[in-house]
Amino acid sequence: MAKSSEPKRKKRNGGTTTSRMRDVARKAGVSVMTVSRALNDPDKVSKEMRLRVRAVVDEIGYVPNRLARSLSSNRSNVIGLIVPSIRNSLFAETIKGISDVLSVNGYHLMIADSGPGLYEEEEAITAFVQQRVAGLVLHNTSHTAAAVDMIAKAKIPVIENGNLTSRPLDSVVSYSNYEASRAMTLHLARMGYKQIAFVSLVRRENDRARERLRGYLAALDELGRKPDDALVLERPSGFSAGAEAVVHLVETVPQVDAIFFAGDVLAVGAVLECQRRGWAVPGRIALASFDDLDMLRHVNPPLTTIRLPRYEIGRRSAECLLDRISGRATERISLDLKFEIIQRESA
Amino acid sequence: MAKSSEPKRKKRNGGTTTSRMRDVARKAGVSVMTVSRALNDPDKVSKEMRLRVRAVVDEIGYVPNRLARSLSSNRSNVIGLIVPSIRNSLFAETIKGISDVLSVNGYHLMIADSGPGLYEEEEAITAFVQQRVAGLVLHNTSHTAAAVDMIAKAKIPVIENGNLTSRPLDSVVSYSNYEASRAMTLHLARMGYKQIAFVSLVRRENDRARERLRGYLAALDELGRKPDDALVLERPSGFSAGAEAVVHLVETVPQVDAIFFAGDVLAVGAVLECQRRGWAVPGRIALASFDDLDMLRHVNPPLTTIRLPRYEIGRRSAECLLDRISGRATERISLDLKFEIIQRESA
DNA sequence: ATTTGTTATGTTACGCGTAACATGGATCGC
DNA sequence: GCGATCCATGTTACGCGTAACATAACAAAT
Repeated sequence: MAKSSEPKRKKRNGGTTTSRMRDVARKAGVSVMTVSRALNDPDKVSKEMRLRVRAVVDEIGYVPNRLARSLSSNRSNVIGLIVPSIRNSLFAETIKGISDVLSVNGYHLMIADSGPGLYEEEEAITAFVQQRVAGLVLHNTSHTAAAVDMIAKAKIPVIENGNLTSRPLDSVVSYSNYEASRAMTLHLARMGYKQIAFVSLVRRENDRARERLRGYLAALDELGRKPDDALVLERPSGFSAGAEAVVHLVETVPQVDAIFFAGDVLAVGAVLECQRRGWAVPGRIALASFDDLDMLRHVNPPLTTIRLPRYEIGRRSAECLLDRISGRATERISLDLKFEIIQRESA
Repeated sequence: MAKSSEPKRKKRNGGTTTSRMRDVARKAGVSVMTVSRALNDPDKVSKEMRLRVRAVVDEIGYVPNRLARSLSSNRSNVIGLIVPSIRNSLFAETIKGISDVLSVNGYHLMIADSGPGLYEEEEAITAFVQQRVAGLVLHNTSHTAAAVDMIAKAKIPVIENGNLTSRPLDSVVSYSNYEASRAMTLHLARMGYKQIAFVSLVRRENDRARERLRGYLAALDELGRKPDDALVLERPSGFSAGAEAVVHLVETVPQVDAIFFAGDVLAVGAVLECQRRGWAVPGRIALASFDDLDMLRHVNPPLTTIRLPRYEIGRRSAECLLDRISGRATERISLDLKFEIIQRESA
């Protein structure tokens, strides 16, 4: 029989309050510890006790406080994800992959949109460390020094998944942007295209975009071709930018016979523009894309592209993170989920 | 001078540990309360104290523990969002809107993908209540009884934003799916189309889809036209479904002269299919869509559609939620952000 | 000089749980 | 029959902060 010198609660805004584990304990006539065990570690209490506690929980509608649990046990069930742009539909698959794994395991996902900047990413990381997330998934593979420090000090497991970087912060689950870009360039060359243009995304603060350009240039080099500045553009993501780029290239460099768009939806914008102008694809100009967006298969002609295992990246990232968190795995890993060239009619 | 009968820490896994406010306090030779104030309420401490504390914080790399803060102050800085499908790009804008507002205000976003089911939504809500989120944003406007109870008991402010429901749980920030659908149907009729087909999304457990169908039927009624079962289809979201639907309608109901696709990307799939088949749009068949996806403007011909204020819905939802949380606003609101019919060439 | 504030800081008591250890009784071995 | 074990439950001491109240020091008011 506990003495239960009930502490009066602190402040608490208004009238009724959420019920606490203590309320359940009192009502069931047991200690809070027993309630805690009945809910979280049912094997440690007798069957009738389990039922008694459960009954009270249902009766008063007790909802356990995870914040308190996390604080006390020094273990959180939240994973933080930072993406450069939540608007970009390409992240949706990865998020879904992460989310699916987490929810089965009782974890939750917190998402921050950092924008393209490294400093903003640092701010998002700070926020997550403050929330004491159990793990982090970052899309970027370059970070501010302060961010790196903070993560190291907090000893939070991290998965990077935007690029198969050779110097990961911790573990990496991704594919090689360099290799994918190189492979597509070689593929186009093998198909007989002689003047392959490359439309990059904005490379500033975007290591993925830089890697893709590097892959393209490496391929040209292997082919014994000289890179031509006029054949390399840099454009922001978007349909309009793609449309504008194809027009620009065809009109200023007439000998161009293929364009490899190394980023989102640019190629779709381009193919639609060709359609409008009556330019045959691939007759006049061949087009290739870098992504596995559903849309690419449906435009006319369907676009040759690189399929990236986005869902799988999310899934494996989350699994890997949970393994690290639970201690099932202690080693850093570098997981290459590869890519696949999808040959369609546009090139 | 505090006596500081230092408690030995509980368990804590391994060697080094994250630093605590107490460590900062000791090093600065002050009480933890002073540190807390220096960090969270700088005006309450002297300038030199502020600097001294800040210096120690930087020196030892102290990162405040938000979990502890939330637990102690009984106030969380996390908002929960539940969407039926994170994959659906239409949520991206809304998420961005929410996220933008939250981050300026020091709040964070936790996202759950509930899938289409109501029970899954309830589970997500439970999880969020357990995390003691400060507020909730739900896309669904119908919920299980248990979910409604739980939210009421927890007294968490909620914004629903998938439809301007007349019986909101709490507040609602949205547009009327019914009115939008009705308006487009009337618009098509005004343009002279006589046989307007309607392609719905799957209506089961989707009140938005049901409202849209209701709007279509209401418009027909106003026009004195009889609904024709052959002109109403139900399809899952996707390009292929749209393509299939247009073919099905044109081939089985030859007199159809317009199709209103009341859901995502269906219309895009349809217009691309028409292109492939050489069906003139709108000559043979007019097409209209329900959404403001960027893509719709770029296909050939550009699609007539309904622009929905998705970003704005996110922004206003978050603002409204923060107002409620901070106590700046106490009343439930119902905010209609309207919609706009965008007349393009497809109808 | 005494009262009354004001400002800067400290002290105490929680928030709501869990880890670690303690305890009382039933069970087991020989 | 008696210590060793096990099982179910209780007790205590935190996790890491903040609210509320207390106090010291010094300024302003009467």
